[in-house]
Amino acid sequence: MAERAVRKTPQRRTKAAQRARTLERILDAAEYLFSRHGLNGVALRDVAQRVGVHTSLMHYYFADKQRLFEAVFTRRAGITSSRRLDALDRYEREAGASVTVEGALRAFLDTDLELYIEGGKGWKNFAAFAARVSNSPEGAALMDLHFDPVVLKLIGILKRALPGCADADIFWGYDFVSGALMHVLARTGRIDRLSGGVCQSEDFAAVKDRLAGFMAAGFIALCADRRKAGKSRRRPAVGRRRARGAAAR
Amino acid sequence: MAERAVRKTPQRRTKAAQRARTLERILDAAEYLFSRHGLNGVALRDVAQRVGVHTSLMHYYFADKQRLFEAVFTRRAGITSSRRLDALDRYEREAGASVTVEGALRAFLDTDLELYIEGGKGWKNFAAFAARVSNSPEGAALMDLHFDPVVLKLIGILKRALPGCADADIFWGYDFVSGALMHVLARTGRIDRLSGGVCQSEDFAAVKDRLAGFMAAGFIALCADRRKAGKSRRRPAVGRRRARGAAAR
DNA sequence: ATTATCTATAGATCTATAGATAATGC
DNA sequence: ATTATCTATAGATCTATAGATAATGC
Repeated sequence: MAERAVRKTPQRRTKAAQRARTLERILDAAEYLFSRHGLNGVALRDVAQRVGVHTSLMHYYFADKQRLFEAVFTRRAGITSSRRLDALDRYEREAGASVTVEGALRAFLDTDLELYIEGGKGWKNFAAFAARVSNSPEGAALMDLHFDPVVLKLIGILKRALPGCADADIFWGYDFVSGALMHVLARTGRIDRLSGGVCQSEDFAAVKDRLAGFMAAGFIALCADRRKAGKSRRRPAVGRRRARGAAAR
Repeated sequence: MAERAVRKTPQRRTKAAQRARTLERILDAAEYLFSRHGLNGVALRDVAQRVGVHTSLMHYYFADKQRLFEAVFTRRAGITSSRRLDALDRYEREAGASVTVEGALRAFLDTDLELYIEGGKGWKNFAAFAARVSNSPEGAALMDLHFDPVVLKLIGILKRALPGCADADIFWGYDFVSGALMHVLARTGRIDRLSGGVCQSEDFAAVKDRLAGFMAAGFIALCADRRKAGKSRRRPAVGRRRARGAAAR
């Protein structure tokens, strides 16, 4: 019935190109499926079917399922990590001594959100994938491996913007920021239903308008409150540090 | 070798009691395992082994794995939900016309955190379980079903505490709060490593000291910022609402 | 007489490997 | 001559059900 010209893989290029193309398609399919069903909710056959190849090809390109999962994470994690490192560097250079909490958070958060806004479907899938990883214990090692450098850079700037603030407050503040960001990236649709359509999970631009400012105010209040409350709190005196020394540069 | 007195199930009580006891043990085991590996990372056999009974007993008590998963969620979700509803009610009654953002958030967040601090292992496992559910699309329906009433109650009070604040800002603010809380509840250990031991995932008391105040400042800044920035933002004029009307009460 | 638990097993699914086939590479 | 893809299949695992056994319930 079909004419002779019909081929399974139209226009095959060089082997290197073919390999690269198939790898990308496998990673895209895996990213999509893992983001929705998690590591164990996806069979290699599901990924293969989505790409339109045989399951055994998954093993040709990746040692096993765990490696495929990690490859999905690694592919984009490095990109967003270095983009944000660059943004933080640039901000530090521009702001000099007058760095602010909001400025640092904008470099960290908005740079990331822009990527998901402008990067197309693949990046949106990665966002949901990463969100899932971030709230699961198995994912912790992946987060550490790829994001520690950016996060520590951010925290360094936050410390300069909040002289005299206890380290614990800054780290906990970061944990709140990270949790909020990751939850937004998950796009579960819950906020859409809760708000009766006033907010939309997919609307990262709306998040970008609000997240950094919101969190910056949180940090500032936290450090102020804690300094005020200082001695009367439940934390034993041992835990309190002389904030003075750390204030300078 | 063993004396005759050794029994598999020591001191069997009434059937109703035995049933209740086994049900609890199954739910505990499932809660623990699901919180760490997710729905698809756990086999019914794993749960049965942990309890020390045969796999087929899982099907005797629960129709299938999905139902077991839901039962784990349902068992405690109702309790924390109504505890927080009560706390919000009480706060509303006490504060009257002078409700504050921080007051409302303390009733909502601290009441929850206290439960995990004082409730023992089971509640801590549930916390991690819920955190996992909250960042996954499959979990959205469970979150909606059990938590919509408390959340809408909280949002009602926040609106009164922030007269003139756009609904979208309040809902997004809630999304940030929820994300931060859930991330904390996941206790992945990442903050421990990032901070070099200064913070500990397990230390919910430290979170309780900080979270509500942090988030309250975020809300207040968000609403103030957005009113200021109002017309120049990317959101088309249609989206802006006359805030006045909603202020009164 | 009812119900909690166990034994046995069917059927489905899933990962992974060995080896065949059909392209590209020089 | 190498490599991308497919066929075939082993072995493991997993869910779910039917039916047996051993307790409690009156």
